[in-house]
Amino acid sequence: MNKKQRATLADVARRAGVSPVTVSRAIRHPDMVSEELRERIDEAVKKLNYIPNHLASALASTRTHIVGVIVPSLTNGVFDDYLGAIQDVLNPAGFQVLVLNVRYSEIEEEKAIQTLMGYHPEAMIVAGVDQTPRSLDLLRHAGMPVVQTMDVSGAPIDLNIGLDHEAAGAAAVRHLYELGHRKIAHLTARADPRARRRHAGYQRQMAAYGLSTEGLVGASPRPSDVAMGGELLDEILAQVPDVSAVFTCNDDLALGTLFECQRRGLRVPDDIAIVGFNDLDFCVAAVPTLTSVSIERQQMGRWAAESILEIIRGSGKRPKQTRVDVGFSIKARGSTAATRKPARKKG
Amino acid sequence: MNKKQRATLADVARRAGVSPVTVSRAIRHPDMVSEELRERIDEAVKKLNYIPNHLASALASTRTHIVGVIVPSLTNGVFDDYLGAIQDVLNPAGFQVLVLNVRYSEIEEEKAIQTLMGYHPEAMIVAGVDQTPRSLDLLRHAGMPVVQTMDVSGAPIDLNIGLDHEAAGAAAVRHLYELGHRKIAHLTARADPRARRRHAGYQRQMAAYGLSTEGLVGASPRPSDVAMGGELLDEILAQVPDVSAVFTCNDDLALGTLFECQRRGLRVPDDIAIVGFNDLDFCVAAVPTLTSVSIERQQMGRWAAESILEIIRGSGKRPKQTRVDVGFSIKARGSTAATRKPARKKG
DNA sequence: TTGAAAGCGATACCAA
DNA sequence: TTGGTATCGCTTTCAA
Repeated sequence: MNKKQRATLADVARRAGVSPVTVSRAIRHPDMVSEELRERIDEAVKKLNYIPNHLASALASTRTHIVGVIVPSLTNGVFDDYLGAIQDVLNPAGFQVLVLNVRYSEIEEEKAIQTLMGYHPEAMIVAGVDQTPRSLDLLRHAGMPVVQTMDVSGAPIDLNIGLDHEAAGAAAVRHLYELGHRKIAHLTARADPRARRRHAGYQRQMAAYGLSTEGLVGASPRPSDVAMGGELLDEILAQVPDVSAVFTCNDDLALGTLFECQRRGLRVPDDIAIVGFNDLDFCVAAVPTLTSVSIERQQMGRWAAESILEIIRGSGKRPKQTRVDVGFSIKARGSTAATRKPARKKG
Repeated sequence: MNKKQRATLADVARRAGVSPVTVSRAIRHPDMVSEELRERIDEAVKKLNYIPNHLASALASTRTHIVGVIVPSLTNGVFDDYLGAIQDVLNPAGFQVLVLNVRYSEIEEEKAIQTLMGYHPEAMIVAGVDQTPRSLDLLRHAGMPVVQTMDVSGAPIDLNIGLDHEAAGAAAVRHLYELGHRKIAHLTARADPRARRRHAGYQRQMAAYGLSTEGLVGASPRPSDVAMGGELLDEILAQVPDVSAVFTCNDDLALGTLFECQRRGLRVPDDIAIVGFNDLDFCVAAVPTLTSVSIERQQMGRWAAESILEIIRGSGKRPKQTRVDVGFSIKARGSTAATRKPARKKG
């Protein structure tokens, strides 16, 4: 704990009987140093347990090899896949990914952006396109590549890859409509901007079909969990007992809905059909298997990371493509299978 | 992207017509600077969009205000709660938490420790006590507080908070045994050291009861997911059709087991009882609700963070307590309810 | 209350 | 291939 505990470059140099610069080289470009010195230096490094001070090196070289990533949550599997993809690209390229979880809070996000910028990352990846004006301002003048992911609404700051959540919400409704459902409910937890867009898509599509959504929307201000799916379904059933299908803003709520149906003895999909969002791993394991809207989390992460590398390596040159809509796909499974009459359900 | 894009302390100083030191003070100890200067400086900071360079400040002050945290996974909710607790303590205290996910890989962990140390954190929090010899060596000579969490086996490096996974595994078996179960299976995915200890506890307790585990252990080398729970149960059922209870190494497998039972028309708990591990949110929502071993994730995170603060603020003085066993508790729920005859099940 | 000078630990650039 | 020197942006003495 006392001062001067860790060995520095100078310590290594002294012990190896060479100059600090040479040690620096031996570590970063071993082939620029004669074998003899390299060996002596390696030995000194080992003996002294030398670990380069990243802060000093970053300061001197103005290359931090840091990429800042802001995620709104780590609770569900969504951002895990996404982060994994980012790291799989960036780490081998010598970059360190600095992840900050802002828990769906705009204020935390603002602070996180400032904090990250204090580390002088070489690029930033943020989720969504709904940053506060202050955040947008910071990012715009950050002087580095910025990738917004997960959503493609509006005008991007810089690079952008995502999908149209409004369209995804509408598509979920369409899927159910085409199976004969008319009383289609929507369940949504503490709604982030993307969940709100899915909700908007639901509303639009229902309206397009001339269907009322009265009493069919269950919303909670709390962050979602599985149990909430059941609670929200309860609310809907109290108002619209003959609801025939449920589209949830995420898979946790879908799972909770499924359980609540089991609890009440409602058959899925015969009495109630369910469509989730994200296509997490349990969807294919559930009984019945859960229909869900699948999104390209890994692809978004990979593309963001690869684009950043391209820009950094091309010394700032923009890639050909700066905006990608990766779309989505509905994985139709048991929870929306057309088991019987494809018309009205439940009596 | 060009050089000299971001404003520096000197830029602010120039614009405010004061010396750099004064700006530094105005930012860190506003009350040490006269109001007039403070205002001028604040204005310059705003105008120039100045964000302090954390690397430079850390280098100069030898205080990084960074705490490094290594987690083995982000896939499930376990480490989310844990990290949340750590941040809730450390962030308000002015520390930045640097999280590295090593995906249950010892090699990645070794690299992560080195990477983290390159940033000169003021403390480190690592999950588990099973680091490689090289990792242990690095941590031991890191010259900073190190907290090992999640497990209490063996001799800790420094501070330690966790639970006895072997005991937890044994307790799960005991719980089932006391409900009358004798053919108790254990399902385990790619086993991290703690899961292996739970497995060992299972074996020990089964042996203590004089019960054979032949054909009752389902293991997979792959990382766990919900579907795997079903696959592993299949394997067990093929060998021991009259298995009456299943203890899984985590809740994902428990959920998969539950689904597989539903699929096969096996009643839970009447035909097969289930005990999971971690007590994730879906346990209370499932039908039937899932019995699970609950662990104090948040408490572990909080204690780790608070102990670190205590040490740092006490300039290195060790706290009274350096080792805590937070224990565990079995949340008995529907999946192990004694619904009928508390003796043998299934025929 | 304010400022000048030295230094944190490394790298870049230019010489040798 | 090796080394000297200035410098990165900030903080820490110590003086004024």
